[in-house]
Amino acid sequence: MQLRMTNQREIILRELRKSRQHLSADELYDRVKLIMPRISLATVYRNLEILSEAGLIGKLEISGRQKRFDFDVSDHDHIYCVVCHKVDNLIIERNNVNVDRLGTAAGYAITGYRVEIVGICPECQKKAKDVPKNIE
Amino acid sequence: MQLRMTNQREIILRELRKSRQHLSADELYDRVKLIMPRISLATVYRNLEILSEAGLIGKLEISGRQKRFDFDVSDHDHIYCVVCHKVDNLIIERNNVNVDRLGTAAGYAITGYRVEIVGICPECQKKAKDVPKNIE
DNA sequence: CTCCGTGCAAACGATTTGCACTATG
DNA sequence: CATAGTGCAAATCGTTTGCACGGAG
Repeated sequence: MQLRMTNQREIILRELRKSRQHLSADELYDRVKLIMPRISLATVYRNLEILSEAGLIGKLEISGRQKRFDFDVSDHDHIYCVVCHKVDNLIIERNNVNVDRLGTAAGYAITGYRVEIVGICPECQKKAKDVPKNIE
Repeated sequence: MQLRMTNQREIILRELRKSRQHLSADELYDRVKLIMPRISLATVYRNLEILSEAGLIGKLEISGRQKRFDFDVSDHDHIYCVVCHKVDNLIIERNNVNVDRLGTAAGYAITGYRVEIVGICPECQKKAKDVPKNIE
């Protein structure tokens, strides 16, 4: 199964890279539609899947939420904001995490691990100050 | 808002504990239905939410998948099988993970982190041997 | 007797799929 | 010109919600 570089695939890839953000399928769809108004959301989904399998983009599966896609394929971790759900990059010193020790438990063959850092982004911290604490 | 201990809530809690597994809402629904056939899936969802808020059970949000609920509220981590999606317990030596170092990046206020270990469970390793490698 | 909780069905958000058509290599 | 990719609509999956009724405290 060979990959064809269609117009829509090219634009999807270009717009994700241009954004320099971790967009969800529908956020990217909105951007791509401005350039190619007749594109379908299904095409965006299909291409994001294909592009991430091909290793051209990264796929982020944050617990319990919508998937997001990463323009940056290099090795790094992410932090996400519990308030606005934005995702940012984070460089973890991986030698702080001793994977081998985790290893043998329960007879599993460990194939990988993800560290998911959760926090509140600068913008949301600022907003939280403005609106004292009637949140919830 | 006080909690009432209804029959359905009691059975849901009991069956989850009895299972000693990390069940999803619909898996638990199937079990509870055997005892109380007219119970609705919505009731199971509502109660699992309430019980986990009350701290009587744990809620696991594994990346991109269905939520699972934990009979064991004590502090521990999880490992999940990429093949069958089963979840098992794992005790991580948390001092292997240096949270403070992760800290300041990007101006986020860090509220927590999850370590998600991914692997293949013993059963699936065994199956993989039997069916050589025509998978995919 | 007050409301929290229930069952049911419908609504929901994210994602996937079947189909006939289009266009890349 | 074969067949990967597209647009569209409908389907699916996990979960939530509105509503009228039922039962715990």
